Amino acid sequence: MNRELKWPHLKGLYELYITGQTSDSILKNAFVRSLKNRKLIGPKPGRLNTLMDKPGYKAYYEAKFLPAYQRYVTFLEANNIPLDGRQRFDEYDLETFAFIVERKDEILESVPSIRQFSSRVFHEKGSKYLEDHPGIASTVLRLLGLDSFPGSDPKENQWRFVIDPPSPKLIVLCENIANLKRPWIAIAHEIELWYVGGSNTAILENISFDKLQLPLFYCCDWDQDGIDIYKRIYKIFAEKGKDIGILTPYDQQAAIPEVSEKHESRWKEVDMVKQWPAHPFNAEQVELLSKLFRNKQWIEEESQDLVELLRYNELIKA
DNA sequence: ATTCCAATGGATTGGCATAT
DNA sequence: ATATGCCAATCCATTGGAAT
Repeated sequence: MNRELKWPHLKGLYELYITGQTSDSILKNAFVRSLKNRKLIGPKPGRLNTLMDKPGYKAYYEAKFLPAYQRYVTFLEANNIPLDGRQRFDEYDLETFAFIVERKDEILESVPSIRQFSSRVFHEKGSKYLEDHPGIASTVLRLLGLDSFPGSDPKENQWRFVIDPPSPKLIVLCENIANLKRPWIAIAHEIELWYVGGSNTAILENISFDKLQLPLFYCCDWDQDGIDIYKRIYKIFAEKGKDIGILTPYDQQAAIPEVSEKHESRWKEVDMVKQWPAHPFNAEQVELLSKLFRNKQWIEEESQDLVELLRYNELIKA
């Protein structure tokens, strides 16, 4: 799923598509190597350091890469970002750039510190990402038309990003920001999306009652952190007399080990259901929680397609 | 322990020389 | 003409040591 391709790789693959060869050194990337293993690309005979395309590459590229690459180029050109092969952003960053531009006005109303910005908008890469990658930070500043991020004022800026279609049928509150980066999907299905940064749930306490007329659901990682946040949110809304459900993952095969480089949320000593005796989970959810707990696994929010997820939970028609 | 900074290394670019 | 080779300039990420 995640190809982890940086701009030089994307550029090299495009050159391979257009000219049939490239001398860009892109083979260090595992995904590019997999294309070599699949004989879609290979070394050019007699040419050290040059790759050439093989039969099938063009069709493959057109199906898997060309539309995205064209979108990226259009976006970068429209925003005066050089298409220089020395840029180090990847596809995730590009998606995030587009999101930033879309939300520019909202962001400029109160620009948070670079740490907070990194942690909320580049959520999956962490709070230090922008500081550690000055090239990407300067691209973000360029997109926003700013010289620098405000100083690290500890005052918590509270954001609530909303994707709002004209006449929403239900509201989905997302733990992670991924779904809000593809607003057209939610808009097409008349779903209103909210993103409330990580554990920044306090902001929900001030939501007025008239926003709570629609059915409300929470979409999150199924891990200790995700369920903990759900518990907090559930309480906040319960005090307003409003129920919020949690979306059950449809692809439960997507469960992955709870310990990895990128993931640190482990289940506590006792089963979630015992941690939260008055829980609102249904039978399937209880069963899933105890299975994840037993197997020391979690399910990533992004592994579940939003539309499929809502179908599975019988919130939109199949 | 964390922050800062200069050196280092990996890689591309663009101009020019050279080979086919 | 066109492709390839070479190289200094440039950009970015990483590293390691000094400062706080």
